[in-house]
Amino acid sequence: MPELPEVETTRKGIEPHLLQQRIKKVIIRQSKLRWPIPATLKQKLKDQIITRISRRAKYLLMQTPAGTVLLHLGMSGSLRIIPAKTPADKHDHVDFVLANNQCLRLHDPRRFGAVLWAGKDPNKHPLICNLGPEPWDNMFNGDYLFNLSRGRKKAIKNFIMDGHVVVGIGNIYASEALFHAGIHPQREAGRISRIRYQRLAENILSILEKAIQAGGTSLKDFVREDGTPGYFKQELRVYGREHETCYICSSRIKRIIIGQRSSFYCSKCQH
DNA sequence: AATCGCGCCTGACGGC
DNA sequence: TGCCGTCAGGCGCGAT
Repeated sequence: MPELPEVETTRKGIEPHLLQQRIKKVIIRQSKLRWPIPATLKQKLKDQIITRISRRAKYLLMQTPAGTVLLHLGMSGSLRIIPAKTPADKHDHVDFVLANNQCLRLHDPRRFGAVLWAGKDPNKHPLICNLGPEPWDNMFNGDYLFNLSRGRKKAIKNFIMDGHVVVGIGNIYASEALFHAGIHPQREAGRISRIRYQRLAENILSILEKAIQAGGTSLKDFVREDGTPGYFKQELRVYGREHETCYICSSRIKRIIIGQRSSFYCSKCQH
């Protein structure tokens, strides 16, 4: 599910419930996620105070004096804040039970998510240390994309979904940003002009910002920390709209497979 | 170095 | 009704 806007929506939602709270215990019902949940996690977190909830790429970082928990929501994960006594549903894999008897609960049907221990400097963790810039980083702009893409032959859609290039853009927002920028998703990354990359960088920022403002996109699994969906689905211009009409030119939206993923575009508006 | 395809999982849906 | 194939928002990994 979750791309950057959904992860950031989750971060903002859970943060006020967690800051300065003490973790009473951790309940692990299913440890087989993308990687096994470390057996030492329970003892490391017991009685720790949560000091910060931040985000790097699509990872949520829950910081305590003893170290940091890395949370990833994979394709179908969500985090809820609920009373600790709430009975667990199917796929409710982990509870972080707080001393105030509230609970941070991870629900993830497909189990592509992760709960890992990152120590005191999560930026040194192997899953984090080689990532590209955040979209809001000063270095991320059209010139950055243009320079990095020279000589690259892969499709622009795969290029902007590559976490070593820029983090946070998944399958939905890649299609959407390319539509707004007027770029065909299959165009070679190395054959796009500087001016078009400037427009693309601007559109990536604005689409992510608007999606965060709307509380993310809920297609199937995503819910916010209070269980409510995000409202960006109604703003989608091409994603999931195969055979429907383009909002700009009224021609039919097309779907093609790029890198084994569905990609949506308007063949008249995007080149 | 860059690129491609696989596979981890469950669940929903359409066709027969 | 049941079975089977396909598809779904991520992403690291091994092969080329």
